[in-house]
Amino acid sequence: MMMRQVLQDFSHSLARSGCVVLALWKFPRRLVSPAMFCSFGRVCWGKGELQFLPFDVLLIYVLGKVVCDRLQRYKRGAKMTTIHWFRKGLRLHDNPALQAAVADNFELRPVFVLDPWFVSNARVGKNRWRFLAQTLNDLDVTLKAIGSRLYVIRGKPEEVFPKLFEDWKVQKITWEVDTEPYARSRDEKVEKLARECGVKVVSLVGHTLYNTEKIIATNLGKTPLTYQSLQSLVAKMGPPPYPVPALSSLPTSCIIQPQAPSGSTYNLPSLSELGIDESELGPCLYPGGETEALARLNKYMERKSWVCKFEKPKTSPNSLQPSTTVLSPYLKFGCLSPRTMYHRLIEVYKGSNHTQPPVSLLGQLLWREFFYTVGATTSNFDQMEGNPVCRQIPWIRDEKKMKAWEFGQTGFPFIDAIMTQLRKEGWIHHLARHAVACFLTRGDLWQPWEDGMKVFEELLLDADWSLNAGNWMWLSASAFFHQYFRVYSPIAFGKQTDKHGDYIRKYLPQLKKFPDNYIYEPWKAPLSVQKAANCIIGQDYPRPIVDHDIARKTNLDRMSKAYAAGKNKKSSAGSGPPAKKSRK
DNA sequence: TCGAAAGTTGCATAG
DNA sequence: TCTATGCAACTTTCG
Repeated sequence: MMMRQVLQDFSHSLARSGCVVLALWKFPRRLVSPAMFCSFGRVCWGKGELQFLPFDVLLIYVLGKVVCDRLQRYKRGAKMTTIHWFRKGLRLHDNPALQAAVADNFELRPVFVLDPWFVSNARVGKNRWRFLAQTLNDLDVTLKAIGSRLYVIRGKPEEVFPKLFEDWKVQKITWEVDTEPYARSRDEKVEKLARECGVKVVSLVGHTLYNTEKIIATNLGKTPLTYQSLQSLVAKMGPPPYPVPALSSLPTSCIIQPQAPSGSTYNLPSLSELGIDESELGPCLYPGGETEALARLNKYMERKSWVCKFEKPKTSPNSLQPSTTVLSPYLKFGCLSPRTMYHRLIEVYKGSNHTQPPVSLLGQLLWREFFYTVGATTSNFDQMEGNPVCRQIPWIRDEKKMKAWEFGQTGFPFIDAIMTQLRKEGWIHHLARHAVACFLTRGDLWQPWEDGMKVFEELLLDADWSLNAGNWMWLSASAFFHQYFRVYSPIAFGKQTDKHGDYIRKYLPQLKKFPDNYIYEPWKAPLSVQKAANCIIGQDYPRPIVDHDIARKTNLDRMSKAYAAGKNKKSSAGSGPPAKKSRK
């Protein structure tokens, strides 16, 4: 009994130090054969249990367990296998988890799981499915170039992995950390299953500049709620890690021979398998994949002066060609590493005067980091209710208004043109998102920001959970931004950068022939002008859904009341500063 | 603890 | 065409 106690204590202490724990008395035969034990010399075997095991031999046994296990497998002719599970992080450059996958020289199985949850629960529109399919294809091509391939598995991760672990005799699985709620619960399940199957799990940060947990720890456990506070935190932490080298070749031991034949069940998904009718797709302006992402990054980084002078608020929301980089979809899927982009920007900036965050290009990466950090640590971040950072505002759902906005039928050409571009092309400029989000919520239609967020989630190529929810709260003055009296005008705002309305003419061709002075407000045009433009308002194009001036005033009043109610609630709850007296 | 300062990017108008 | 200012007054952060 005493020996057993010693063994138990020893194995517990090993467990605490992170070593593999062996339940010796439960299944010694399965782990190592008696013959192999004997090769250590001094171990006695009896009645299915270990007996009289000297301490030093135990130590040798424990430390040598992995070696024994491998030896046994090699004797059987089986090889060691590692799965790298691609989810986001769909790239070979700067992929710490993928590097970790090849570190042990085991056979590598790069896997992507086509999870039915995303088909039924996530709102993924046609354009984003296409982007993903292209990205997977690109990944497969680049993996093939180094002697591997992508294995696409259909099914729920928690169901497919135990089978894969068994079929492929997997020792290790690696993946990139994902902080979104669904990903977290999914990964917890898979991690538990892996441990039960004796598979080692390695998850590493690669999707954000920093480990969001470290940012929170630097802020003494609190979530930063302003961009500036995030900026001072990351200033304390120093620059983000340098990108790890791209996986440009595979060690021979990682290459599986023979390769699974093409036409196998692991094939890439076709568009029709994803439920996409190709004939319904518009032209592909932003093809998915790491190759395109790096080419795009290079193209922009070559424009040194443009990069150094970049100020986001000065770029145009309604230019005919994007006035910004459109790297966001590539960052969203991890075709591009934010750390690679960060350090490339630092290189370009070197020795030159350049703009600063928040408006600079580097500042845009910090915005992404800000919303990822808040999103990772705030409960119900994508909802109003139960969300501690979100102001409770009594939005009034109106399906007609919502549909009009969603399908570009509000009667405000600037808003409708933006929504048309979004639906067709999957990308709109950041300030265009501001204009339509403000219009839908506090500006004009008084619809809940969550509903707008869902439409963006479906239609945007770069729909990114944290950024989408965070920005919708921002624009609706529900969190982060509080100057609700600053309302974007659906008429005046677009004129600043496109006074002739070329953008409107491109996306709403029915208004093409309106003269410049009516293009933003066609309902004001005399009937003769409408007839000459071959477009009668109320017939060929809708009348405005609201009177902007009246809606704005009504909504300002509603916002003011919602803010006051929030303040009262806070002060009566005894938290936060006491309510100030109204200055009115 | 509390007051002051600051906060990615508004609009309309006057000069 | 560009810039300054009033509008009305929010929240978070910082010292």
